[in-house]
Amino acid sequence: MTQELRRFKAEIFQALAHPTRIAIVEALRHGEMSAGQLNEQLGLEQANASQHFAVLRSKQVVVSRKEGNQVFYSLRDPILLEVLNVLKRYFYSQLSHTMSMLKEIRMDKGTLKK
Amino acid sequence: MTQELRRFKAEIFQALAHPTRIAIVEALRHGEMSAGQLNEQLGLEQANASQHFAVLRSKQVVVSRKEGNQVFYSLRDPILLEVLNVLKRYFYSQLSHTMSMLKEIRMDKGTLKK
DNA sequence: TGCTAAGATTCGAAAACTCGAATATACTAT
DNA sequence: ATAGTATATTCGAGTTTTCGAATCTTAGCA
Repeated sequence: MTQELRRFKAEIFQALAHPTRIAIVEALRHGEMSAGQLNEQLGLEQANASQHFAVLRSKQVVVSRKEGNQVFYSLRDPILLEVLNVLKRYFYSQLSHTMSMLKEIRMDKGTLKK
Repeated sequence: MTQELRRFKAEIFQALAHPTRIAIVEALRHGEMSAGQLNEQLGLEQANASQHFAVLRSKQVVVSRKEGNQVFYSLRDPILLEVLNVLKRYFYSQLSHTMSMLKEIRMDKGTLKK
């Protein structure tokens, strides 16, 4: 089961392992949107976007609902937004880490120049 | 920048998008371990494991430290464990969702058979 | 019945990933 | 120096992803 759980997690990560798909998930943060709206807002090619939707659907990250001519997507479980938020924190902590490293390097250079 | 952030997130997800690498990260939950310990505990081939270590290193998920003959790995930032924990919750919520769906289906079949 | 708009699917090529086998590197001990 | 142990890297084959182009499919409308 723990093996199974890891496979499951890996699949979710896989589903999110593309900037475009992350953009889609983030765009759905506040509720459902139609495929067309997403394409326009994110500046995506129709076919390409549809392929990314398919990936997200197949991994159950989003669900779709048909209304007349169009298809509306929404997050299946908003808990995934938490994942993205944690990563944002991670990003900034990495960033500040990197920046303080850069600062140190600059300071070293400074002392050397003296 | 938001574009950059998405690329960054995608890279992290990519790094975690493999059951073996998830296993490695989880094994490092309680602190550093040598490559050999990891290989043994997780039952990995030496070369394959080393390749996965390289991926995790390149995406800055783990850091390594050399001590004599061996190399010790540890998580660069334990915040990533939170990501995995959130996903575990997600997994179980999906699971119970699926199971209640199955139950419904069984109930339908039951009524039909009657 | 045709026409159009919204999406999905299929196809082929290029790129990226994954694995085991072989080889290389770095230490340690003899 | 030589041998052995721990780990990394390279290589080649097989698989998967990604993309744009072209082609469906479906719903709404004249």
